[in-house]
Amino acid sequence: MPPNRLSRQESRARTRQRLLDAAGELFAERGVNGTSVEQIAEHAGYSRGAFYGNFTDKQALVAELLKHRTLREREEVAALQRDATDEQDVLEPLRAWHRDRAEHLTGWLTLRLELLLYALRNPEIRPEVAERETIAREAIAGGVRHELGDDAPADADFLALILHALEDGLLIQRLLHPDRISDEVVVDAAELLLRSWKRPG
Amino acid sequence: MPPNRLSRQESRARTRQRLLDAAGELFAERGVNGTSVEQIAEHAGYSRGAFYGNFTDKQALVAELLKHRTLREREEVAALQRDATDEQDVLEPLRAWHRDRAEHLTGWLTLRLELLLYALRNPEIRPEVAERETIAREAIAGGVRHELGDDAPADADFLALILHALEDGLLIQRLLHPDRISDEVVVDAAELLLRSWKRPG
DNA sequence: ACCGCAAGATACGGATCTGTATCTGAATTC
DNA sequence: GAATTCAGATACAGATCCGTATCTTGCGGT
Repeated sequence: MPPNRLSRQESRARTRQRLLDAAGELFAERGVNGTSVEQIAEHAGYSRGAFYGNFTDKQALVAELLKHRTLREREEVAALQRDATDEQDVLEPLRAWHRDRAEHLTGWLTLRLELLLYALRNPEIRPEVAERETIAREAIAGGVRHELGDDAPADADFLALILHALEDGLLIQRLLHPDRISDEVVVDAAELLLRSWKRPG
Repeated sequence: MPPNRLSRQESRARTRQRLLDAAGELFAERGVNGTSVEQIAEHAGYSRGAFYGNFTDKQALVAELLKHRTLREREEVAALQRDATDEQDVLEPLRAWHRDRAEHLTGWLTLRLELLLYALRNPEIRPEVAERETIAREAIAGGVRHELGDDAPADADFLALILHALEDGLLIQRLLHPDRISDEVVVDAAELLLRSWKRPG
């Protein structure tokens, strides 16, 4: 079997992935409901037949897309956790992560909100997203415990919830006021909060 | 002119308002793009003709809806500001506000996010939403200055940004984990932050 | 009381979307 | 290398949606 020629399985997997990627981009731009199956297929370089050969439905594709993103986020969280324990500054990996994300922030956050709304409206998908959030929150809680020890002003889980929730909120505000709010708001805010929690209040 | 009978202007204004209300509910449930003009008209108790007699477009209705919500939010912010200066506990009005909102929180936040996404994608509308956020943030900044005085760990505007952003983020998390997160998270978190900022860190 | 006019309903043409059913070419099997 | 099978393209029918154009009904002026 020649390695430059694609096998049938490989070809199928490749178009599946291309369809998923194309869908993600279009969802960020025009929303899930604002994107037709035809547009997804065309933007991926295929026809609608290819789509229905790989997914039963647009709903099915969204579920698959959500699952993929959950996996990737899980990996990213693990990587951040790993890096954070190595460095002396816990926030430096987070800062790097936001630097990388800054360029495509609009598309990224838009897609995130779009999928969030989709999950809130579809009970069978909501647990998937909720679990993803839990993972991130628990990782943050670990970091908080590591940083603050016992002299924290409240339960570490609660503090982690605050830090985690802050990210979404701040990024939303950043998209609304791109000029007034810096790329590093999230990390700056986290740093401030951790600092003000360190000394017993 | 009999007062129980509606004048022509009144009738028109009433259907306009009913269309706006119906649209708001449906947008929260199925999203802006997921709602057809026909569904809006029907849910308001009219036909599509009534819709196109009052709005040129669905886009026009969304803009109008956004404007209405901006006005109402401006009033609510003003009321909160007024109440907060009267009471001894600054956070009590906010707590009351969240208690009232708790019942319809899902619909309210869903519609908020939906309109936010819509605004992010339509440059001509985005400033409207951005301004609304600015108003709320400035009000919070005033409260922060009043509470903390000069011994704040950072610029009052920055602290206000954090508090403001936190609200969205926490409400999102609350919708994802309705059982784990209390109705009063937002106020509890705000209270914690203010307390930890009060003593110089 | 009557007439003009506006609010809202109904009717229609055109476009778009969805899902399936059928077709074609390339990959796999024998 | 011929037969089979499968990935993907094309064709088609049904549904939905949009926007306009044309009624119908009841208010407002005289």
